[in-house]
Amino acid sequence: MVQTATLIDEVKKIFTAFLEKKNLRKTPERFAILEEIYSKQGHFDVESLYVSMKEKNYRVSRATVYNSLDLLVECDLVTKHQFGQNQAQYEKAYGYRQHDHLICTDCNKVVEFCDPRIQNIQNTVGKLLDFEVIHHSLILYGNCIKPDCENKKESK
Amino acid sequence: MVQTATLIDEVKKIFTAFLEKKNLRKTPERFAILEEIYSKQGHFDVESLYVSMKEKNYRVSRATVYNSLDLLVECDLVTKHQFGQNQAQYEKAYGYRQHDHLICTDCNKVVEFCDPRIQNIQNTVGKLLDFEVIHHSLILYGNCIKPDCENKKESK
DNA sequence: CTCGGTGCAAAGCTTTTGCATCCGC
DNA sequence: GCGGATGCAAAAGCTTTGCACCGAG
Repeated sequence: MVQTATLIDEVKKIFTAFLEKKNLRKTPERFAILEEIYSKQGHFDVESLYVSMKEKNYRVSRATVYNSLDLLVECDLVTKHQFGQNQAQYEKAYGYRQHDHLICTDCNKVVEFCDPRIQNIQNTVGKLLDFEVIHHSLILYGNCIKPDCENKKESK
Repeated sequence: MVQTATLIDEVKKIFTAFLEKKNLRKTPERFAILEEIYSKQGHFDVESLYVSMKEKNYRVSRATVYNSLDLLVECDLVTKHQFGQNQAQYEKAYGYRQHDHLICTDCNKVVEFCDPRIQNIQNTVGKLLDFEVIHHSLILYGNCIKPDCENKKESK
């Protein structure tokens, strides 16, 4: 990824347009949260996002984090997942390839994968049931079969 | 489904075997919960299961409901889903065709569908990433395109 | 200046846990 | 009778809400 700076600018522009369209205020908190998210790799939950902003001495409340995440999900800049039972997981969604998740039942590690055939399923099922399918969530659960798999060691 | 009685008997047998194998007690509560679940249609959450047992004047605690559900999930007689953010949804899993779910974003109605191609994806991805895939969860999100769709009316 | 957004803390909801009692084995 | 399982209620954990203050437009 060569143009990280450009990506963030692009994302900010999208968010700005979204806020204007919905007549919402462009508060510094909202953009700070957006920046923090796009500077991170992988999945994160509300608490870790909140903590990492606190560590940077940015004054935010959990309520604002939740509120901003909802907005970012609404304008498709962030995706929300419900992997475990509790604690939703989020990840940035823009400028990143569409993908699904494989979760190791031994250690709860999340691995990403792509398979274009899911698109076909989505189309077929939508047509069959008269639904316009907007997005999907596919999670595979399994365990690594390599005997030396690092997953065997760490256990959430 | 012609042999409902037989199905319940079969399921009880499986549960009994599971409990014996794990050296767990065959308590009346556990079997009452199993029966209640297999007498229901569609999805349910812990609270509605708890309430319907109370309504039948069966003395159970929420703790026991949670405990029993965990066991039933473990022996594959019940499936647990995390559709919304909170409140897990469950459904009976034995004697019922494997299927996935389409959720209407307008009314949160859950529709079931089958597509054998998911099996292929599971196999391919598992092989590719050296994982033995045990099960999966595919959820499509969309909205009904029929203008007279009943879903438009009711709104969760 | 307005009123939407924020921080903080309290409340809400689902799920888990502690403990005394109960009952399957 | 022993020790796992239950009922009850309290506690825990994530998320939402109420309210006074702040600051974007």
